[in-house]
This record gives sequence, structure tokens and C-alpha cells, in this order.
Amino acid sequence: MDKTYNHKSHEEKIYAFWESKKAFKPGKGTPYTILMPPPNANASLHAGHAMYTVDDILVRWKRMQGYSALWIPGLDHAGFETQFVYEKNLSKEGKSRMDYDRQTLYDNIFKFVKQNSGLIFEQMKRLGFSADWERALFTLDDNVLETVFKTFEKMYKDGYVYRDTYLVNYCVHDGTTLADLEVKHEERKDPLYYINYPFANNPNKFITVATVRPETIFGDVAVAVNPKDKRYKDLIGKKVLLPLIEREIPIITDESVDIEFGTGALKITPAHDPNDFEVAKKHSLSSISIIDLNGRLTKGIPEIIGKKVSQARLITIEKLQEKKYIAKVDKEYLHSVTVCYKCKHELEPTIMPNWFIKVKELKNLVKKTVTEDKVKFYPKKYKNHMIAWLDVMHDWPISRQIVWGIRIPVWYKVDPTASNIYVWYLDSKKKLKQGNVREFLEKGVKIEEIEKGLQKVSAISGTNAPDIKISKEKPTDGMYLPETDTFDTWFSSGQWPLVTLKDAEFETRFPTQVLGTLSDILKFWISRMIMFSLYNKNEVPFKDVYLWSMVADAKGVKMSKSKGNVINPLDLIDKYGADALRMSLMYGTPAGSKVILSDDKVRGMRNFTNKVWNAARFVSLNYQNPKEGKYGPSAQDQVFYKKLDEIKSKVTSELEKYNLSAAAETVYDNFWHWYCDVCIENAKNDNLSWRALKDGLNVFLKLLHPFMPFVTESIWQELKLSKEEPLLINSSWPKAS
RNA sequence: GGUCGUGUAGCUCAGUUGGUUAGAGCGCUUGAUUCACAUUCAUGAGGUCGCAGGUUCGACUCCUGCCACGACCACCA
Repeated sequence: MDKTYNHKSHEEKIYAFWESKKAFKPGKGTPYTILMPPPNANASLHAGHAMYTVDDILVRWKRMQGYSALWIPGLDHAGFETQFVYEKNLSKEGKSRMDYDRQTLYDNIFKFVKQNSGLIFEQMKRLGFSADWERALFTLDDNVLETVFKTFEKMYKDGYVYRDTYLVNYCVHDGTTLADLEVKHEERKDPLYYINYPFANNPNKFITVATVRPETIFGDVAVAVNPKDKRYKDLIGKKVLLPLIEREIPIITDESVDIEFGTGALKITPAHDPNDFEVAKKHSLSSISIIDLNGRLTKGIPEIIGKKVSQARLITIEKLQEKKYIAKVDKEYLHSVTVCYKCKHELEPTIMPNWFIKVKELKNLVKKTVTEDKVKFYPKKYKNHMIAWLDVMHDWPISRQIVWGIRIPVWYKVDPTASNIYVWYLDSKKKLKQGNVREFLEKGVKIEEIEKGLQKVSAISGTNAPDIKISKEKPTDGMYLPETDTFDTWFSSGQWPLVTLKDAEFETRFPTQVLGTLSDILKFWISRMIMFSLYNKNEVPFKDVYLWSMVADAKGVKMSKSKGNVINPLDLIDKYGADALRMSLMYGTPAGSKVILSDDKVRGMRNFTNKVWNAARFVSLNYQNPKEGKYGPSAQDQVFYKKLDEIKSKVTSELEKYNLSAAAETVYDNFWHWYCDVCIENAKNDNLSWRALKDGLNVFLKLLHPFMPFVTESIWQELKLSKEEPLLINSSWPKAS
């Protein structure tokens, strides 16, 4: 053996050795299954993924305990995320998604993803991950689509899926709807305009409303005041005129109006404000959409038609001022606006037909299950987080207006006499056309041409909605156009536990054991997985959930590209070895806490790696050439074995409780400061037998193996400590005698 | 504004049902070295355990209040 452990010369060799022995395939025994949270297909390894070491430790430990341990990896298509990255590349070439029909764009993104995919698995192998790579699957694989379609169909039949117009958070920039979860709030300072609305029967008198969005007055359908507000008591039911366009709207009362704010009178714009949408629904007021999906005004005064919102606002203000409608302006008004979590642009609340999942019953099922600890959370506090989230969770919009994803398997029947389907398509000359299908058909455009160049279909919902068919393939009984919306990524990845296992494995491996992931996707993902699992299989997807809060640098600051403090785990592996990295991720990182990744810490653990190597080398040298008659007194050996038993029990019980950091610390401390500093010194002084030390080494290598697989297996192979067990990875876990 | 959580050494965190001098890793001090390991060993410094009360023979631990920070939720046009 070399005097110093050089990870570079061992790690690659050992990993190839395991693979050649098919060491990651499940053996016989009680099944133990972990599903890897699928990383983005085109991602490369970052510090967050390195924490999957948690899974690897558990799998390796259970494998050694004699379980049929299986760790199934996968890749996620990550719809919105990926399309965002792709479109950024497109714009560098001066192009946009509008230059392509749906299918071509999809194919191009698919190529783009394929080019970059799989790299992350190779990087995970460098960390020593013992997943069954041959079972890896991708969220766009056929069998995944099959399951997702079936679930959708079943939910539709069971009445959990509905289509409705709804006020959604629409990002004009990215061209898609965002779920509430994807929305960020940002503080802004904007002018607050006080605008006079004259009374219809007496234009010299008026009621004043306050708004930061004067351009939306053309979509107003009412002015609301609080019923308890004495100032407006006599005005209720009266009509006022909208400035500039002089449309009549009523004054209504609603308790949600804050008497203290502004003038106490609120303009109601249901098509472009979530609160107003609710109020309008309550009072059965229709809504008037004045902004289209490109963020341009469609109604109002002629000067603003076709203009973008920001411009329209300025023009509107100017006109209002000219006609003296503005009572005053509060220039320093601080309020919060909703922005897109991805591109940070301000969102436009917009009314749009969408597919929804009715969640009330389903979420109560999840809540019951979580409350009853059918799924346990480590640390426990996340149980409360989950329940609190379920309480406020409302219907889930699952359609996304992006191409990169699983197309919602719905077909709209084209009725050539109805104006209920609106399309965007590239004609045979690659020119973008948009309008009613009926009108195109009347002009002699063939439905095939529309379908071929199709970018987007928007079918109205409600009473005049077209007939629909739920089917993967195009129905043949007439003219149909496909739904172009795709599923929210979480709709498919929420079914991850249902698609990863083979049919027969649902008998043996379901529910799976544990899911380890970053706590910020508790709501997005974990809640949905439990939901789909209960709905489809009447069973939880996993028994335990292990969470960590975030990955931070040495100073405890969250790693992010914008802060420039990102540490690439691969660099640390190059420098100090995978074992050192793994150990430093575990040491001092209890469930739920921050994961600190710093060069200093990893270096410290590299020292430990070397310590293990050297101690093993020293013990084996002495054991192979024991000095005659120098075996120490057996009483001291007995004390040694007793302590060794205690360590075995302690490490095992900590692992059982998912106290991975405590287990790591126990084995680290005892190996270094007891076994090396005390016991080896004793043996040198003939106070302990080399035989006992050799047994101890055997035990420590096994206890260390889940945490530091490479160095331990290297030693095992070099020293051939046990003839019965050729691979440390498959050896038996030490039990206290 | 609401809910939950956190506050222990310079940093990140342990501290089990209240019980002697409160611990670890990294960092820092000083020293050792022909010794398996300078990738080592030993040693030391550093904590009013957020603040103020209370319960108790005894509180980092239990209770109350306050302060600070964080997460999530809801957000007033």
C-alpha cells in the first residue's frame, strides 16, 4: 500500500469494479427502495444534487444489512425551466418561439435536451452513487406518458378535472400561465392615482377611486364601497360614468373594501385583478378583458389600442389629466406587485380558459394521511408545514402555455359554423396567422394546413365551448384540433412514484422507503406525489421524507449564481476526493438544517480519509508480522470489544432514526480519537492485541463504508481482510454481539 | 397582517424525559516530531446558552412576556 491515499488513483477504478460486479443491482432479501428525485435532464451537478448522498448512504447501509436495496434514478424534462433556457439561447440567435410551429419547436428542444442529458449521471457516479443506472427513466418516456394520460383521463371521469375561465397569473414575457406557487411578490414604489368618476345623472359631481393602474379603468364594471361606510351610504346603486369612454357602471357594496384605504371606493376590474375577480363573481358581474396575451390593450380609447400596458398607462394618464379627471397623485405609494419567478417581469392577471384539478377532496385525503403519520417527516416540523399548506391549497391550474412538456391529451371538435376556437399558426409560407378557425375555413384554408403549422389553440370554455375528446391519438369522427397546452411539470413529476416501479414491484416495493429532497419543493412536489399516489393506488408513495433546507457557503449564505458563491462539487472531488466531500456533507448536517459546503471543511475530511487509509495500512502491517508472545492481556481486549459493540449499536440506531449526521460523527470521532489515538497507541505498548485491532478495523471499515465508500473499498480490496466477502459494498453490516 | 420556526464558541450545529466543570467540526493559540499518518499528535484560548421574569433544592432544558432573525401564507385598489 502507498503511504498516502491518493483518491484520484482509486475512485474511478473502484467504481468500475463495483459496476463490473453488478453491485448496485438489488439482491435477495426484503425490498428496500428509494426513488431519486429526478434532476433536470439538461442540468449538470450542483451542490444540491450532491446531497443525494443521503440516499446513497441509506441504500448502501441497507444493502449491507441484507435488504434487496434498489435506488432508481431518473431525469425530469422540467417544462418551463428548460424552455426558458432554450428560448434564451434562441434569442441570442435573434429568433423566438414564434418563428416555429409547435412540433418543430418541440423537436428542437428535445434535441437540445438530449445533447445535454445524461451528463449528470456520470457526475453522480463520481460521487459514488450506487443507483441502478440501467433503470433510469425520463419523464417523457412512453410509459410515463401512458400513466400521466391515464391519470388525467381517470380524474376527468371522476370529476376532478374541469375546464374554466379563471383569472390566472399570466407572464406576457414567457407566454404562459403561472401557478400561484410560481409567483413572487416584489415591493414597488408607484404613483397612486386618484381618479374622479362622474355621476351619470350629474356629471359635475363624482366619486373618486384610487388606482396604480389607470389604464385598466376601461375594464371596470363597477365601483365598490364598504356597506358600513357612511360617506357613501346614499350613493349605493347610483350609476357613474367611466372617464374618457363614458360607459355606465353601478356603485355596489362589498365587505372586502377597506374603508381606510384611499377614498374607500374601489374600482372593480374583474378581468385584470384577482380581488376584483372574486368580487365580480360574488355579484354576478361580467368581466371585460382589455389586455390580450401579448400584453397589449384591446379596448379603451383609440390612442391606446394595440399599445403595451406601460405605454397605455402613460397615454391614459395624459388624457385623464387633460380632461381634469385626476384629483391627486400619491407619488410615493409603496405596494407589492406579482412578478414571474423566472424572468422577474410583472405579471398580468388575465382571464383565460384553463384546465384545473379540483383539490378539495384529494387534499383532505393527503391531510388525513399526513396527520396520521402514514408519511413521516424528518425533521418533524415539516409535517406542520405540509398541513398548513394543504389548508390553504386551492384548485390547481395544470395547463401551461408552453410547448416543452406533455401535451394535455384533449382534442377540440371543430364546428365550421361556430366561433369557439381561436388559433395561431404558420401558414405554408411560414407566415404567422391568428384568428377564428371558422373564418379561416370560410376563406378556404384547409384544416390540415392549420394543424401542420399550429402554434397555439385557444378554445373558449363555458356554454359555447367546443366538444372535446380525451385521447392520445387524434379522433377520426370529424375535424379536430389538439389542445396545445402542456401539463404543469409537477403534474407529471407528481406521478413519479407511479411510473418508476414496474407493475410487479407495486406488490413488493410500494410504498417506497424514503424520499430525500430539498425542503423548498415540499409543496410543489411532495404534496402532489402523496396526492396522486393515494388517488391511484390508495397508498402513500413513501413512508419517510428526509429534508434539508438549503445549500450554503462557508459563511452560511445560500449559494446562488447571482451571488457568485456557488461551489461546484466536482471541483471539490477533484481536489479532495468523493469520500471527503460526502463526509463533509453529512458531518454537522442534521435533517432540516443548512448544508454548509466549504473548502476548509472538505479538506478536513480529506485528512480523515487519509487517516483511515494510514491506520489500516499500519494495523495490517503489524498484524501480518506480530511480534511473538506480544499479544496483550485479554482483559483489555475484552474492554475493546465491548466498546466496539457500543459503537456498532450507536451508529445503527442513529441511522435508523435518520440521524445521518450523528451516525457520521459517531464513527468519525471513535475511529480517530479512540481507535487511532488510544487503541493503536495501546497496541504499540503491548496493552492491546493486534488481533483485536484487526477485528476493529474490519468493523470500522464497514461502519464507514456508507459514508466513505471509495477509501473503505480500496482498503478492503488491498488488504483482503475477509475471504468470505470479496466486496465491502456487499458485506454484512456489523451487529453488536 | 397571520401561521410556524429559530436564537448555544468567530462560523455551522449537537445538547436525549431539568441534575456535577455546556460539546463537536472548521477556524484560531502554543508546543512536539529519526515514531503508520506534517493530510500527524498534544495543548490552550474563546460561551452572562437572545433579554426579563416565573416554577423548582436545582433551568440551556419547563412556563410567561419581550426583542431579533428566518420560512411560509395572505396581501389594500
